[in-house]
Amino acid sequence: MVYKLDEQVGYILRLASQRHALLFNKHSELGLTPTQFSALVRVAEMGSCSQNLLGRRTAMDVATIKGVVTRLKAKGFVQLNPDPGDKRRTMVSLTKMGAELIEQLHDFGKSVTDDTLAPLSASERKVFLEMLTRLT
Amino acid sequence: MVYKLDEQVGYILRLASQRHALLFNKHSELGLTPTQFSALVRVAEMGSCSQNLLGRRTAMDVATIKGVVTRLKAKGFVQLNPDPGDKRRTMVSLTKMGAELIEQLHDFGKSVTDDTLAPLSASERKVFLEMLTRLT
DNA sequence: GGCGACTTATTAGTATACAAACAAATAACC
DNA sequence: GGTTATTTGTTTGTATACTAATAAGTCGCC
Repeated sequence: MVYKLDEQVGYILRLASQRHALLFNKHSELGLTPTQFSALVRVAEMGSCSQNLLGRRTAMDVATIKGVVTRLKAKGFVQLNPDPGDKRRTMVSLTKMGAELIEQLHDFGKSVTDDTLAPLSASERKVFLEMLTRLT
Repeated sequence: MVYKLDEQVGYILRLASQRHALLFNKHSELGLTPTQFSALVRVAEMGSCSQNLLGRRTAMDVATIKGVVTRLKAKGFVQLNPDPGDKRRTMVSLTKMGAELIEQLHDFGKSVTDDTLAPLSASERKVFLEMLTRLT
């Protein structure tokens, strides 16, 4: 059987990710990247947590999460504080401005998910997401 | 309904891509990244073609494909030549070394695809790839 | 109580990925 | 034939993403 690049799951995954990023950026007046969005939503879920733990909970290594947190801080959405009980840790938490944004972020995220899955019917989406989740 | 990051298609796509990259790198004695692999396989499919066209056919913008081609050339898998009929173009083609590698690349690609899709049955794989393709 | 193992964070280096701006060459079109 | 538009390639800047090395703090355990 001939090898066709266009039928390989890795290649198609890359294309689908690209389309998702495009849809995300399309109607993003928030000035957040998909990665920053994930980290910010996760901070809201977890409350205050260490930078490295936030990275683990968003599947970013220590170098990546550092940059993401730096940029979220620069935009005023999160703040950094030392952990009184552990001098190694930098605790990340939402600023007031970040907290006020969360509901809007959720709505935004839902619409991006909806746009991305538009080519699939409701029942297909369920099956697809279940299978995709198994590939993580 | 509450917004759950872990159920959003964009986030799960990122996780699945990460796992695929991990599997790709795991048994890669070729020293190629997934992106370089895609470009190299595509060059083999297309024969000689311009750098920008190669980028379009592998879903990479002009800046990205330039870096990829540069690194493939440094590794000795492709060569660059001016197009006699169009002074703007840089034509990319396989070197002898690159051509000798292609069959091995195909086998390698198949096994990575297989590993990535391992959590799905044969019939599920078919359905999944069809749906994923629709999201590109 | 102290030593080795682990955790946390930073930094440097490499590789995608995309936008924007630019120069040179070619194509389109009147 | 000449002007405009398009295509090709390069460069710069920003943002993931991962590896590896390093330093500092904490924990496990005897």
